[in-house]
Amino acid sequence: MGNRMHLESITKEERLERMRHSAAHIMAEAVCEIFPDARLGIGPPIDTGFYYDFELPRALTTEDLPIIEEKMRERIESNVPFEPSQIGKDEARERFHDQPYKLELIDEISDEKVGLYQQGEFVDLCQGPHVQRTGEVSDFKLMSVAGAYWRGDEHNPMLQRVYGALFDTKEELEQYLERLEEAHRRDHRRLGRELDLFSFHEEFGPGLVYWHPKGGRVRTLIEDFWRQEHLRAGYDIVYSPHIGKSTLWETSGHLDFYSENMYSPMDIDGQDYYVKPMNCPFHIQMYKNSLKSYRELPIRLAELGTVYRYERSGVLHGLLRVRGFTQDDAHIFCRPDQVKQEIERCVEFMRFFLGAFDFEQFHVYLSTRDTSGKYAGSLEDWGMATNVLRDVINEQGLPHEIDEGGAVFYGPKIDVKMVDTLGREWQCTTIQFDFNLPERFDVTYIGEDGRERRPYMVHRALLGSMERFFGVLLEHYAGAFPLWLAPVQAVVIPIADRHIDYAEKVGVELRSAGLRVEIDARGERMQAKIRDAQLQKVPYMLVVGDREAEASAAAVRLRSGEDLKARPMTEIIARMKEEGSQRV
RNA sequence: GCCAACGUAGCUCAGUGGUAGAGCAGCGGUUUCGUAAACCGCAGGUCGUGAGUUCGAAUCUCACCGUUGGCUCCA
Repeated sequence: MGNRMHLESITKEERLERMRHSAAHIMAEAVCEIFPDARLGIGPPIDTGFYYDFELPRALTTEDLPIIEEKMRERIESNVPFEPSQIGKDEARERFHDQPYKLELIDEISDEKVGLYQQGEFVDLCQGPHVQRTGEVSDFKLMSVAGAYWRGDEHNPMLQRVYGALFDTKEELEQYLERLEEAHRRDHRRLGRELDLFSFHEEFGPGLVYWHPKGGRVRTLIEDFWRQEHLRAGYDIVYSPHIGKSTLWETSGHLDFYSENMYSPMDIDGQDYYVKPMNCPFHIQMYKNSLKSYRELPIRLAELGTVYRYERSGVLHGLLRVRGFTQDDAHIFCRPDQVKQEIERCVEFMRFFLGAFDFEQFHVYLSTRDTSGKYAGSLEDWGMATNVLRDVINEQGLPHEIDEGGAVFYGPKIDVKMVDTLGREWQCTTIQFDFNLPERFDVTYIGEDGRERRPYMVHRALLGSMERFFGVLLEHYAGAFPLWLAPVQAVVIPIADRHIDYAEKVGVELRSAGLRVEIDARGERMQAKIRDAQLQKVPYMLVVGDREAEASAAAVRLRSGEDLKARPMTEIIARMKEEGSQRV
């Protein structure tokens, strides 16, 4: 195809993509040399390098990687050309007769001819493009082996995927490897332990979070902020039970379509009760508790609702994927003429929160109806809701991707995913229409004409869950929370034991100004106390010795390492109060 | 759930068939110090759990539990 275009006309990105793709082919060749019976899956470029999927007679281990790497380097060294060709599908089937996965791919190609690329003795089914010669492939590193289902479907056989990292230059590759190490340092699981924020106790239940005093303090600050802003935004804050009788979950449909995520029932007086995986059915009962007039809408019921969901053991991941979590949930019931404005308010509210926590990197997805599956509600409703969602994110200028057919069966939705240190995306915000539950629970309001109407119901979580949000936030700040969120805002450090009395006086002053303070009265040297406070990422270190006690002052050292020298206590308190009142 | 690796003291890790180790943290003592680790000592582990092989298992085998990285799924 376009593989013969002049080198100069290729952008840097295209060139890098070709190198990555070519490296995948070279890896396939190397693996085939070690395992002549290897069956090949696919081997595309990805944004940090490349991978290739294989079916092999034995499992690869990390010890195999250097051997494969060595063979790849030999091939790069030999600098043979990548030669494209086109052959008919029948001929291709003949050539790949012992490669079932390639045959499957050939069957799906609509053209009469299929593309091949050959380097040395190795031929792969491929559209290209590639670099011209193997020698053009820059330095790389094989990273890991992992299982991956053929075509991403768990009903298919699992292949072995080898991941490689590849960048333009050796320097960029090294930078990437350093970034990985940095990511490891700011991994929320590590920070959670080092900063004593939370823990897990696997022997007593995996995926269940224990929030320690300091983590609890930060969470409380986030929740207080959340409540205050929700009240201000016209939400009502509610609390619902943690369990409900099976009849509730039968009516809601959860026992039919969500049971694999629900825990086994408990027997109470001979009745089955389930721990809630969602808050919606409860909020609906609150709505339905009295007849609603069109004048009362919109009704916005918000709850920091703790839910429990069964997650398969292999997917648990620190705070980012747990089995018990607290959603910052809300259900909005509104009239048709209010839908647009309510969605606008949700999206604006979401942006307000993400802004307050200084998030700039997030990805917005609009999920539309799966045209092949079943769906609740009418096509008109789906069309209207999808348009509203699309219009709002367009009007607000939010870059987004469309996830065609990605919606759940009960309604279209907007999802916002945050990125962790390793670049993995985690869904936090979700704003979704629900055409199912209002129907099932027969949710209504009385319209102007005195007749019963069905309200629109929007389910939304802005932070997502406290656990996941906290995990992402922790990595985002690398543990160094801004002053308003810091669990300990200042540590007072007496230089010698004779300064402890004054240090406590300083502590009292700061506490009565509403600041969160600790006094480090251990029998350690000042240097050691500074180091420990620094490692705990405490924003303010207040060193007090003879001079400070004399002057009602403290020597201020900031987390940045900046030394502000001795300052009067009044000035320090004013400064900290001012800084703490600002978010971001 | 699936594939692979891993599981030794609170943490980070050494120990690959023959008497369980180090650093940090903890505790006790000495030191009272001016901006990122004072010094000395003590204590701490049925080596994830359970079977098996062996004269003998942290070490080899199997099963289970859990963690990590992926796959799939989701806040």
